[in-house]
Amino acid sequence: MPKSSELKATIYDVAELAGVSLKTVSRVINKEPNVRGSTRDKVHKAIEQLQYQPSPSARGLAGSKSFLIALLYSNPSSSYVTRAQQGALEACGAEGFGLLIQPCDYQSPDRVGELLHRLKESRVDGAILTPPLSDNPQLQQRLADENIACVCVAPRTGEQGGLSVCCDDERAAQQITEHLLAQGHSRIGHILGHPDHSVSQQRLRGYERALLAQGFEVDRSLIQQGRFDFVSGKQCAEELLDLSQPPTAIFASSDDMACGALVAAHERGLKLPGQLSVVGFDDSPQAAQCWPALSTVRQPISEMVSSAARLLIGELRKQPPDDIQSTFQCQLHLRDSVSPPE
Amino acid sequence: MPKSSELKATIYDVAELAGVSLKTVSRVINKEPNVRGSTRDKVHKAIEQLQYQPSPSARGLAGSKSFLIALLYSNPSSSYVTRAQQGALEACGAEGFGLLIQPCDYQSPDRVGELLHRLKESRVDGAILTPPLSDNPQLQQRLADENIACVCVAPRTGEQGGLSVCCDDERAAQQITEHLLAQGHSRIGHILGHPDHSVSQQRLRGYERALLAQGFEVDRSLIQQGRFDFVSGKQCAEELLDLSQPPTAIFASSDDMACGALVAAHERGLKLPGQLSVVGFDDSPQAAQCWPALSTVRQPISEMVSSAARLLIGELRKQPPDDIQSTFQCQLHLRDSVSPPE
DNA sequence: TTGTATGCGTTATCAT
DNA sequence: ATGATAACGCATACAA
Repeated sequence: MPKSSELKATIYDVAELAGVSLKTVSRVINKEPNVRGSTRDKVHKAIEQLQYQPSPSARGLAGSKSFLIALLYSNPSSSYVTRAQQGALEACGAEGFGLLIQPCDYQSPDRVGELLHRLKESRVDGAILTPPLSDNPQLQQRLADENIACVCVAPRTGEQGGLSVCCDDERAAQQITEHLLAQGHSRIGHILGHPDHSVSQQRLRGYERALLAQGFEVDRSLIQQGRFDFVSGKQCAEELLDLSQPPTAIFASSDDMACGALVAAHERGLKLPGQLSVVGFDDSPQAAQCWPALSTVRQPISEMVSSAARLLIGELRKQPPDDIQSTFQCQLHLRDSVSPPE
Repeated sequence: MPKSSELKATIYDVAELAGVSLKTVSRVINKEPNVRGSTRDKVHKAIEQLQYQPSPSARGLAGSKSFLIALLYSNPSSSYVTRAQQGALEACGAEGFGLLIQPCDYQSPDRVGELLHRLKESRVDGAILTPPLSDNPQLQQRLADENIACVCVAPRTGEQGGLSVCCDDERAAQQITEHLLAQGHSRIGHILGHPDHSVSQQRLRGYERALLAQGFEVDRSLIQQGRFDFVSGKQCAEELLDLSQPPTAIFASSDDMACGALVAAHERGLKLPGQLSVVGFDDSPQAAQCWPALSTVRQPISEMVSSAARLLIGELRKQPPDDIQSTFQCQLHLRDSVSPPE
């Protein structure tokens, strides 16, 4: 029974057991070059034998790095958050970094100071910004001022300087609108996401492009301003259904809002999807659990954030990045909430 | 514009500016006794002026503590996870600790070794165990072996030695069953949670006690074994609805399963809640977003975990705990999924 | 390719 | 009540 009551092995112990100097051990730990294969093996053996694990505190102190990165988010969707965390953890685990999670309220500018205080306090080496925080240039500037590296997970705007990973929201929005069109819908309503989130505009553009490409006009009365949440989605859907010529299908910019539309339709006794088709965006858990199950779009959030974390860590290690920016593709998940209009 | 290009202030700088010794500053920072009030003030002033923040690395190295605690979970519900994180973060922020999140698979016993490796690697001082990990005595033993303090967030079993916070699931389950009874239901089905989670048994007991207290028998054919997730809930509901004498109401041990029951009923064209009343447990986001909106039970997860974290940190500071164990109350959230049977 | 000396910013030990 | 000094475990020049 290996009761770990013995004191932690240090780099000295390893050096002694391997019969080399402290510095050599340090070299193999940090994968520096200029170490003979045979000595490298000796050291590895000693590390194994002693179950040696370098002390983060000592490394941090000596190297003035913390090997910590922060994941910043301001997103009401818990499934989005956990998927992002999953990606970040995966990368951090593989790269030997620790992850600090940092929820924050993107709206209160006075709190950006508070946020920075926390980040400085924990001495993180870098930060991952997820939407809508990645839309905030001021925050990025402040981070730069504090010498905290950062990477953005953001919709593709095409004009970003720093590290970022993107997702082609516009294209996905266009595709799912085309799906509605292909089923024979021509009056398609759209419920916008929160006005402060740049993705909302991207998804609107996709919607518009799909219509235009098929020769349809964009009818502004079919477009309602939502805020990504269930309640706003329900309200907007009610507005649309109250129209003298209501749409036969609705594309909501989030699943939460799409659920709201579903409920609004149910409450009016509409047959779904026959009398109203609905599609969402996010592939949240409720998309699969509502009735009828929602057709929606899935972003590879975990992969995006994982990739972002690796980009960031590479930067921290001063490795030249392969690509300063990479783009991921969304995927349509077609379920039961769409049919041809009756 | 305070560009933080100047080097970080150290404890030396503070000592010099305050005109005291390094050790005295240390005392003030760590709230040790034996410091005159006036000198304490001087030091605080200097800290303020220099915007001094102690280095976690240096503190960790010198004191062989990391001021980090881990939040361990193995829970498929992202809303549960984020609520738990919220509570943990709140406490850690207030107490000056860092939080490392640690998802894990409770089923694979070989991975408990892997988990411990990660915890040792990050040198956490303690860990918070959430259900179902808090049901695993082996894990707790291993943590103790590694000298990692721990606190459990668990259902009330009444016979726990260590630190823990509990929630009275049984009582809440009884209450929501009583709610169904009060509406006139007598044939009430129950969908059990995952068999490995001790809460499942607690909630079953609450269900049984409510029936027994009103003079009803517990009909085993009305009890189905679920696994907390949507799919199992739907399957179990189908079994129940296939009965020659189907129940007029279903109490599912989770909202995910309750949603499954809702969908099963919708698919059969049942009128809800008229022909089938359904209640869940958790107050997950979908509870409010499905149709009809679910009546359910809300645990104060954030508060429980926050309290657990404070308990743990107190232990790490060797403060005598006020109570080694505290119990929280659940709350019923009544919505639209219950009516008298038609 | 390998080793030596020094310092990182704090806590802990022992004084005074 | 306060202070001097030695760890803590590692990285980083700089040598050899």
